[in-house]
Amino acid sequence: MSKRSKGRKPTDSEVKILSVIWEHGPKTVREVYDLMSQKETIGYTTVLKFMQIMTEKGHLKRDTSIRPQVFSAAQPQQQTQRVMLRDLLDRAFAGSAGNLALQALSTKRSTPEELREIRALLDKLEGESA
Amino acid sequence: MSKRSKGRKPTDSEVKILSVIWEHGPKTVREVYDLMSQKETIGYTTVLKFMQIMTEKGHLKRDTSIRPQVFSAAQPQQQTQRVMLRDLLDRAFAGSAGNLALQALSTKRSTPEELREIRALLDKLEGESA
DNA sequence: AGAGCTTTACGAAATATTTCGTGCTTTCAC
DNA sequence: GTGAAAGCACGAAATATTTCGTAAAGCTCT
Repeated sequence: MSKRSKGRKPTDSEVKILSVIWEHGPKTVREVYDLMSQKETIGYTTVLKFMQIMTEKGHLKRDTSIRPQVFSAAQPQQQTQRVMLRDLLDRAFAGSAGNLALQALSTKRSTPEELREIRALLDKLEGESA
Repeated sequence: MSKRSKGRKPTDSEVKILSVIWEHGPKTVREVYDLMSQKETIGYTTVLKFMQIMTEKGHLKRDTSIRPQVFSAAQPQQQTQRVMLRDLLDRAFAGSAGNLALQALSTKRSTPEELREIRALLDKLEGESA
């Protein structure tokens, strides 16, 4: 490891595992494996290894006091999403969050609820700059 | 290559090169190298190699008829951004574009111009669903 | 034409990521 | 307590990405 991997954005495979835990809450390796197997072919020890590596890297933390160890996200979901978003923003959108948001919204349908939230945020942002 | 790399999202390093070309237009290896050197330490042949690989993968195209060959983006900037955005959306935001947009906007400051565009888009989107 | 600089191709080392096998340890049911 | 099943650690192969050295090819100037 040239650069300390702490705080670094998770790899693609790591995000897949984080997603499972974000959606379903803290889980054992077996449980994560079962959930992932439904969507793709993957070995049990592969999932295990990832979760071990992710624990080393600080993406997950685990409770070793109970027997099938339970893993949970070491960082809040939003924080990790923010890291990834910032990375994409800087690398591919020249830092223009507005442009990124615009493309995200036009690509995929959002719920009225989300649209309302965004509108509220826009009001707040414009209020500040005024 | 297990899966055909065509249409696949570019790697981190590849995006750095694409960004230069998106910002400055078609460029020779030397020009891309000069621009990148200002921001980071990287070898000339490293840049060259990337651009060759990217040409194979279909991310770049080049004009071999002129002497210092000129490389340009093989796909429209927006299309590539869309691929990357979609990837992040599916992997880390459970497909919720609204949530992603929300976080993008709250993380980083946007220009009034962009905010206006987003508002206009929201109007259009809400108009459709009504 | 050819010396010298630039450009290009190619191969391969260095590094990072993904994947899984093997075997030790723990737990559970008897 | 003991044996089977599950959990866990470890190492390492397979693959992908990043990096650059070396040398061949092309261009320019004289």
